[in-house]
Amino acid sequence: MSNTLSKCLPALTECFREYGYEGTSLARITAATGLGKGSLYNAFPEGKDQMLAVVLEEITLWFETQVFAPLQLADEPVAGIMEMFDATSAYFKSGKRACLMGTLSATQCRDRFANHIKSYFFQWQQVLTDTLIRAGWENSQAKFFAEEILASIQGALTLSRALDDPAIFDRTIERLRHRLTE
Amino acid sequence: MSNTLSKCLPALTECFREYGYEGTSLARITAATGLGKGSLYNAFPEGKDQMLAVVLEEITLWFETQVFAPLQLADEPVAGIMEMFDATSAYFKSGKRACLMGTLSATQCRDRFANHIKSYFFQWQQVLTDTLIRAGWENSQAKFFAEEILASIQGALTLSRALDDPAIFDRTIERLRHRLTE
DNA sequence: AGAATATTGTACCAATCGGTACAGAAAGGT
DNA sequence: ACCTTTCTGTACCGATTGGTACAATATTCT
Repeated sequence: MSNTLSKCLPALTECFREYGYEGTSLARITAATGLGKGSLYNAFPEGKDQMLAVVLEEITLWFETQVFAPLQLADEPVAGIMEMFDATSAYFKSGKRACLMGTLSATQCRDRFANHIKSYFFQWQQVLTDTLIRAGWENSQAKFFAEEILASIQGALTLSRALDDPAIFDRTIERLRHRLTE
Repeated sequence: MSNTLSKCLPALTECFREYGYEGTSLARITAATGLGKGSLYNAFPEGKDQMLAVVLEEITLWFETQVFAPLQLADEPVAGIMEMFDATSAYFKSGKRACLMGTLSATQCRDRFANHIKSYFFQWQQVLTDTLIRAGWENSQAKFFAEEILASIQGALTLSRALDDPAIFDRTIERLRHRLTE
């Protein structure tokens, strides 16, 4: 991956996260990244679509290495899930940062990136289910609790931003932690 | 309210719900509603902003009359909440339909409609909290469980659409129902 | 150094954006 | 019937959209 491309990825990611796909114009991208159109279309010959696609792949990669893998490799499954909550809470900045995958799911352009979105959530649920089973949960119970955890996180992000209250996100994570240990 | 305006509101609502604010162009609105620009700007002199504002007010009004009021007036609080789940599940078509308030919360244009969004979720949590208290829940427990219910619904909507699986939404509602009666 | 390659800024493009102007059609009141 | 008001279709506006062309500049390789 070229240096230019990897350097502009964070700014690009925050652009899409903050403004959505349609709301992120090339003008806004050039302003946020400091790169002209020449550079952008050199790095992303297929344009805006490719930019978002690369961003989504980068996000998935980050979660794979920073969240999913540690979860899977954890010696102590419950402690591993706790670390997952830590990483998740840090990543989403206690609900102040939206989830791009979740944001895209709502609108029409979801279809164009359905594979990225599905893969992200599917992997997360899968590895979380496995870890819950390792922690002693019955198979289908584990699957549904994993589903519940993911939905709670997504909903807490939405509600926190809607009511402009990060405490909602923090309380939700705390409740999930508590249910894991009771 | 004029006849023209009220007749085009459902189509307008689905437009914003499906494509988001930025993704909903006037061309798309004219196609969806069958109204020309002349008619549209006669009904909404302030343009797209006003269209979404009216749509949001209409949604809030619907929930006030169809969900919040019945909840508040229910003789049997638990039964009232069950009916809330029925209405919610029907409204969101088992997760196939996105929540416009939630969708808007994610992106930047949230700021412009923050009052509508906050009012919607705040009212919902408020009336749900009151009903839970009537059902015998301790005050702060009720508030947090109401918060948890709203977040779960929002998250289930997101996850259902992301994974293209309405069963996720249905299971989430079922779990919430169960927690109410145990 | 000098040639080949990769990168970048700028000018430009057609298409579409949200919005306006306005003439004519409907509708309503008298 | 008439006049007034409301409504609507169409042509048009400047601004912005995503994207391209290309010359000029860095960078890399020999």
